[in-house]
Parts: sequence; structure tokens; C-alpha cells
Amino acid sequence: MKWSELSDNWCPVARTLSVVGDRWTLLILRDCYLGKSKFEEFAESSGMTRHILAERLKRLVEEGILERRLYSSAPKRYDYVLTEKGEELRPALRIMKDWGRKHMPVRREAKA
Amino acid sequence: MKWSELSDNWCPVARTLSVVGDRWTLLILRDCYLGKSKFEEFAESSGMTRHILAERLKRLVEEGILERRLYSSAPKRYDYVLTEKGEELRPALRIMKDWGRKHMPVRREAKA
DNA sequence: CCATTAAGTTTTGTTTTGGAACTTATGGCA
DNA sequence: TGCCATAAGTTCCAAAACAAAACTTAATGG
Repeated sequence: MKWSELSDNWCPVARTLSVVGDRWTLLILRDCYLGKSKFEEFAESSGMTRHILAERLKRLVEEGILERRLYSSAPKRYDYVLTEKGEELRPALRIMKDWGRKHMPVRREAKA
Repeated sequence: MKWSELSDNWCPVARTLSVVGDRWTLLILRDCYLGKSKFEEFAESSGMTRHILAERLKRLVEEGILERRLYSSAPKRYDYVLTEKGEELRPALRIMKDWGRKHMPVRREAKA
């Protein structure tokens, strides 16, 4: 089964995962909750490739989780801000943060 | 950056995602919270391939989120049960369930 | 007029995934 | 005895996703 087929699953968890169920998408959301909004900020902070980042941002916008906003008209520049729908996932990330702190100590030196 | 490199990230969310940050892994956890424990149950319920399922279960056991338990000695059969560490992720899935119910209505007919 | 910034896009090669068949060990049953 | 079923995986191959790095576009500042 492909991930896109999950969007009509009977289970609401599966439907949620059809949108945010990969690590990069959730890292973008983390960055949003930390106040980031720009393409370059996401790219640098998360370490994902620009290729994947562009793809995930597009998807998050299509799903109404982020909104693409013109923040400079010359040259045209867009950034990404959370919608209310996107805000409502924040508690899930908070739980993952607490869980990570408790159960996933850093083994080697911390990397960016 | 590869997903395995996330396990030593400074951010606890990223470290958490290095283990549970893909849709299939989270669907296995969902099934566990629903009371399932057997390989065949996971395979049928989630629609993932046995190949991926085996790989994810191994990882979840290595990370101490599930425990592999001998439940029949002849023939030897194992199933998988949540540890306390695994239980502590349940609230995150609950939020995803609520979010999915609210924001991801089923578009076509529901599938298994 | 040349370097820089920012948001992407393209290209190429590697890795992961999906799908389906196969394996192993045992038990039931005719 | 021989044979089918069950359960937990493993193996194989083609298709899709991903990583890394270079390239594009449009404007700005020196």
C-alpha cells in the first residue's frame, strides 16, 4: 500500500499520517512552532535537501496546514506560516519533545 | 541528511522522529494501542508489506519501545507488546486521532 | 557590472519501498 | 502416513523516493 492511499483510511490516525507521517514534514512543523518561516531557515535547521523541502512545503500548503505568504514583492519572496489547522498539531510535537528528552538521550556529540 | 543521523540531533523532537518518524512505525504503534500484538495482525490491519513490517518491528524492539515475547514454544511464535517507554507515546497518537477526525474527513468510501 | 541573497528546480546516482513468492516449523486430520 | 493450514518471517526484483550538488531567476548593493 502506498502512503497516498492512507488518506481515505477508516482510521483517523492513518489519515493524519497520510499528510504528516514522515520525519521531514514533522521537522518542518517543529521549525514553524519555533518561529521559523523561510525556506532557507527550514533547509538549514533541519538538514533536509532543498528538493524534499520544496516538495513537503507544497504538500503542507495544499493540505491547509501552512499558508504561503508573499513577504517581499521585489524580488518576489514567499514564506510559510501556520494556519489554525497547523497550530492544532502542536500538542503532538510537544509530546514527542518531552518523550525525546526523557527516552532518547544524545549518544555522541550533538550536531546541528 | 539521512534519517539515522537524526538520532544525535540537538533537538529532542528530531531524536524522537529518528525512531518513530515514519508512517508505518506509527501505524504499528496505533495497532498496539488497539490491543494487537501479532505479526499477522499488524500486516493485515495496516496494509504494509511484511518486508517493511519485519524491519520496523526489529527497530522498535531495538529501541525498547516494543518487547518481543515468546507466546508459543512449539512451534516457536513471537508477538510484540508495548513497554512503558512505548506506552508513553500513546498521547501523541491520541492527538493525531483527534486531529484526523476533525481535519481529515474521509473523501471517498472508507477502505480497510 | 559583478557578487550576493533567497526561493526554488534540475540532474544523477543511490537507497528504500512495494508486491509477491518462498521458507521453516509444527499441528490437525483423514 | 501424507497433506493442508497457520504464523512469522525472508528473499527477490522492479518501481519510487531520496541525497547531494549544481543550476536558475530576479532583484539589490557596492
